[in-house]
Amino acid sequence: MSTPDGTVRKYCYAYPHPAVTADVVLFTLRESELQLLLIRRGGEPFAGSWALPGGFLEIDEDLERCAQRELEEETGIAGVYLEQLYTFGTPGRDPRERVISVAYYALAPSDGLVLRPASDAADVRWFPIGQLPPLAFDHAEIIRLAHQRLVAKLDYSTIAFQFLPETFTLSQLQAVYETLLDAELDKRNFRKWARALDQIEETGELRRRGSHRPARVYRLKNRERVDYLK
Amino acid sequence: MSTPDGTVRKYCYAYPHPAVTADVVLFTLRESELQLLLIRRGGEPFAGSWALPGGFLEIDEDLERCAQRELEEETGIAGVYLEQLYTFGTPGRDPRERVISVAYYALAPSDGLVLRPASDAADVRWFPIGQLPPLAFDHAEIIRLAHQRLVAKLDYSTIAFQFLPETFTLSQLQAVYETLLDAELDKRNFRKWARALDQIEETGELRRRGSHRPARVYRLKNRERVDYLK
DNA sequence: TCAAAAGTGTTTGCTATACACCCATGA
DNA sequence: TCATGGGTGTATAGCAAACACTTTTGA
Repeated sequence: MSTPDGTVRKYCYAYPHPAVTADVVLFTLRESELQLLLIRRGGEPFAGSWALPGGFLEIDEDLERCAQRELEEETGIAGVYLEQLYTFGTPGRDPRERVISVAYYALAPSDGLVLRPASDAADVRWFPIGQLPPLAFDHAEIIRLAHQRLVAKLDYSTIAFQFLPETFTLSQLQAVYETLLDAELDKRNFRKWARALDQIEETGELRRRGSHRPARVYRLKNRERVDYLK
Repeated sequence: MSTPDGTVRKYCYAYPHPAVTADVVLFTLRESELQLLLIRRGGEPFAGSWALPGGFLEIDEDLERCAQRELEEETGIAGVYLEQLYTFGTPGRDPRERVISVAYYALAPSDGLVLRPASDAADVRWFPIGQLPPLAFDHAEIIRLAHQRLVAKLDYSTIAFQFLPETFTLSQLQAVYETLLDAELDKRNFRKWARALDQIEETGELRRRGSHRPARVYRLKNRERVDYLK
């Protein structure tokens, strides 16, 4: 059984099956802005458009594993915090065939990320969330929902810590919240709040950066976890 | 192209495709308990086991529409509040083939629900959440997550109102929260809080039930919506 | 007249906010 | 010595929790 383009269609079912993909909205903070990673599509459909990293689920692969793999294959980034967002399946969202897309969102500290564009992605770039290019498929909607979820989770979880490296200062932490909330926060109140969370501990070190008093260095008590706040 | 059981496999793809289903956790409050709807499976696998209502996505059907359709076909219940929960896709969760299940949860007022078991569901029944039978597939896990989500949303949304009929008294509303939170609430504080939400309005009617002072009747300002609270 | 649920305010404690100055360093 | 960001406490307002009695009805 084959098709006009010569592809062999050897996986057959009694009922039609949709394709399943995993797509990833990877956020980071760069240049005091919330940014996210897009790839420029090499092939049709939407060739030349920007899109979320993602791709088809392999038949024996876990969904989250697929999201991680596609992210790594297309951008070279691995080991970031990843959470399922929502599943998009409106008929017609992909012109080729029925595609169910399980969307994930991911958070990463900006430093130490090295982009390595893969062969099937013509280009990989960070975009500020306020200056996104036109996007393929329904990816603009996926990004909207991911951003909304991220902001909502700031209130009641430790998700924001995922933007920070292993050790950080309270000023860095405050800058993360200020960027994400797009608001200025009072330094004393912020520090009181941050310490009351019982989520961070001092490393004992001091960090010297520039000609001013050195900053105390903190670390998250349990990295690898996102906790709920009271 | 056919199989040992004689099924014709006429839908063919160049790469293997998983099947996609929608499953529904339908909650209601009955007899002062949180209960959910299960069907007894007629066919293999897990024949005779209890399971969530749900079934395979049709190729041109929206995901949420599929959840509604399967719920109605298997239980006769339609028009309830429905929200996507999570997508489950661990390989091996269905012994027949790879199945990606998009889980939904639904909430309904108990009164006015009439169960109409369909032909392919041997039986349909409500179960208290604390007394569930052994379940097919990974449905126990789906239910755990749905319950967790429901309780979490009580805090910051008007989701609990979906358990109430169109008009209700404040005592009924309080009973809903007390059941879901499994805690007693102070009557005066609860009423102060409920009115401050700015989500309900008096109908002007009084409801007489039994030999005591009649209760004022309220209605949700915008039914069909679940709002976020401040 | 009694039982049963509906209805109603005030006090208290806690959490969130507003606000300004000194400290330690490198250049 | 000066510019820079790091670091600290107190007073006030707003929200949440505790708490007990009166009202209206049907039987």
